[in-house]
Amino acid sequence: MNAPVRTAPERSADRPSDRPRNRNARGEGDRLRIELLDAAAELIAETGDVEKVSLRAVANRVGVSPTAVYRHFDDHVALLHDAVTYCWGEFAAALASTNDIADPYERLRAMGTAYTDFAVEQHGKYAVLFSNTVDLRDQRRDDSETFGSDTFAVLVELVGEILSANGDARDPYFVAVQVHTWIHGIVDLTCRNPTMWWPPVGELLDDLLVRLGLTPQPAV
Amino acid sequence: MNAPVRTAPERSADRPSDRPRNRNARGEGDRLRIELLDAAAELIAETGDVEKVSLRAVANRVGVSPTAVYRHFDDHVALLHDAVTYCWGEFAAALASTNDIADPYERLRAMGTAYTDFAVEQHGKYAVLFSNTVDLRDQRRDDSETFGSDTFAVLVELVGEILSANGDARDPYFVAVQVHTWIHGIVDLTCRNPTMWWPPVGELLDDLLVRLGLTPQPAV
DNA sequence: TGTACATCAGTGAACGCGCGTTCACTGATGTAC
DNA sequence: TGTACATCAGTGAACGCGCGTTCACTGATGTAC
Repeated sequence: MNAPVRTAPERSADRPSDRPRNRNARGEGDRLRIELLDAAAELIAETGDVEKVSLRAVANRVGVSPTAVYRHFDDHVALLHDAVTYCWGEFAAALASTNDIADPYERLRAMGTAYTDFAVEQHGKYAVLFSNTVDLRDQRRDDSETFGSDTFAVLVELVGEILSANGDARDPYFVAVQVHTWIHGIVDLTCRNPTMWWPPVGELLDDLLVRLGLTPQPAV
Repeated sequence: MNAPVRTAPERSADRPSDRPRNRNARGEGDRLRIELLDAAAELIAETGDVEKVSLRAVANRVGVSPTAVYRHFDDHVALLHDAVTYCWGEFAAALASTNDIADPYERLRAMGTAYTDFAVEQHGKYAVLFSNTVDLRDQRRDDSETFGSDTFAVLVELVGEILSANGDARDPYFVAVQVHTWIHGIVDLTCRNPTMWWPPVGELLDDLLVRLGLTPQPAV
């Protein structure tokens, strides 16, 4: 005879999580700051929307009371702002892993793969990078905006390199916009509509470079 | 001497709005249903995220108590589900306005403009169409999914028509995916990052069709 | 070596808010006799 | 033509929840004397 099935009670976002947590020692309180940013990034990855990440949920994920957050961040918005910047750092690092490839054609292709891999595997984090919601924007001169334009500047330069190698007179900025919009569309649509059938991302990426004339061109 | 400035009090989502509202007469209660869907679509357009549209906010926008919603929809999710379908209807209608253009090249170009116009002008509604969030999905056989594939099927057919006219052997489905992902990337990125400088959407659209070989080709 | 004290890293209770949902109700209007 | 009644289109109060934020506090740990 079975006892009636009892579903585990949903844990409220306020109850402390199971994670064991030892209070940080005297000079090491800043460790909590990193733990909070990690937890916030996790929750961003899960929800894909920074506005759905509550301060209490972040605190709970770390195993700390909501009030403890205020020791490290001014308020909820400041926490989210820093968490988004944190995600930008991860994304930029993923792209920078291709920095040591000398051949520009190979490097662009590798950057494309690094981009789509990050966007697909960590789609929540990726989605947050290019969604300027929240009043995160008007916090004084924004880190994440800097991150964004720096990353794009790298792409413009790389595209420029390839265009001159190909003797192609097109504007590198315009072509870089084409590369970025297309790649973004590919990862965004495929991730949002997984039920539809999509060609493999790698195949789309290959043809993207061909169509945009960013592969080695035969000498004329 | 000026009296101290008083900001107008924020209206709570629960207080009835100013809109005058006469109770519907005996057989005409269904009018409220349409009004609720209209209001929900408005709120979707404003927030760009269906999960941020609360039942109470919709009711308030119409000038009705939250409980009145339950006369027409099972619950909050059912309301949102129908509201998204409603938005799909508007989008499909915008695209269908190009149906009577005979020349396939012109028609594809016009569809592109209709697509980007809708996506830019009604970005909130557009954003919701391709974001399969909420448990809206697993409501029995989904209207909005049908809407989506029907719309895409039209694109595949049109692309196929152009490819054969051009004597081009590529797979129409693959090329249609390329068209859609790229256009989506263009409108999504430009709308999300309005602070960055972007080339005009029309220009991007023109070159997209050239790059994808969907313009009239010179006979070989 | 012992002890008072300041600092640090947090906790716990409480607040007012908007939320989805329920329940019992109200009051106008069409219909049956 | 008059009246009782069913139906319709809603309202209003209440519930429990998670939220951001505040306030007063606690208890361990390093430091000064």
